[in-house]
Amino acid sequence: MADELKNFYYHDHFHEDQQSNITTSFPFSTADSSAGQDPQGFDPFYKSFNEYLHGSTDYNTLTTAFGLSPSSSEAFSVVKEEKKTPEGTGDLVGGSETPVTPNSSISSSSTEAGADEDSNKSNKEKQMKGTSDDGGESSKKVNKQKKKAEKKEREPRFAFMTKSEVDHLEDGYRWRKYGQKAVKNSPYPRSYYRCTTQKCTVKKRVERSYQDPTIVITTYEGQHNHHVPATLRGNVAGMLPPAMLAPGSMAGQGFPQELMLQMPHIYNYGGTSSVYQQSMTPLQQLQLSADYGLLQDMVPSMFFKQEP
DNA sequence: CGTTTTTGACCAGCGC
DNA sequence: GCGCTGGTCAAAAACG
Repeated sequence: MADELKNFYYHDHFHEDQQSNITTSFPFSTADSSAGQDPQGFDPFYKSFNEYLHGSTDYNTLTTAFGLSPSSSEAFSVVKEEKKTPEGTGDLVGGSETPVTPNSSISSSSTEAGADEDSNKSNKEKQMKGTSDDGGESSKKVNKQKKKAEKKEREPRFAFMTKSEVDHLEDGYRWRKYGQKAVKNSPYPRSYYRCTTQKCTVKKRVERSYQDPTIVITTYEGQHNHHVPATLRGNVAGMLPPAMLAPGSMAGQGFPQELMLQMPHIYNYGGTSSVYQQSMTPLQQLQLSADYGLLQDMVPSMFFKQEP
């Protein structure tokens, strides 16, 4: 059923506005957990994104690639969230009144780069649930102490908003959903995903903005320590520039190559996604390719059919 | 049959 | 201290 739904969404979406409205945003610091700490002060992610945002290479490239004018306010609204939002990312859009322009692609994003030792949430690792049987309590305590001792380093977080009809955007990695929660003040649930690759602890949360249901807020936590699985349906990895696939690169830092992948007309056509293919004529594809000329340079391979 | 999703329950942190 | 909320677990169901 999920697939049907997905297809429906894709289909519907592309018939209605021809994918022109998928937009992704860039990070701003949310300080979800750092409570009052100045993200600029120590946040490596913030820093790097600052570079992006201030017109250094990659950001410009990407921005241009998305067909967005760097100076266009509606294309990339970079928002710095300094307040802690009680509702978490759910407030990214609503509570903070992120400038969402109704009928245009808007996006903002955020990084909460791991405030080193915030007193928050811990780096999980299932210390809860002392397992039914044996000394649940003792293990709990132990875990607690461990928690403190281990200076719960928080994984860097990275949130961005995407205008998309699809909830779970394909990013080349394989994710397993491990939870879903209702978001307060929002009719839309939040889904929790974990990278299925062993020893990769990256997680992501996906939720829809309750103010603008067309906006999907994706929050990554952690960094992939592996490459994009090459065997993924359609071999998405094969369509990405190598620079984005390597751990430690943009992708490795949690930087959304998803961001790129969210532009289905850029990455997902040409044999990777029959759905998209269906809804776009080759001419359209070419036009879009032309529109995102810079990406051509980055991803020449996207012109080749990568079908097995 | 292996993998993923669903979903209710549980736990920890935070605010009052 | 209590209640609320976000995040996670894990059993069962669904799926391929």
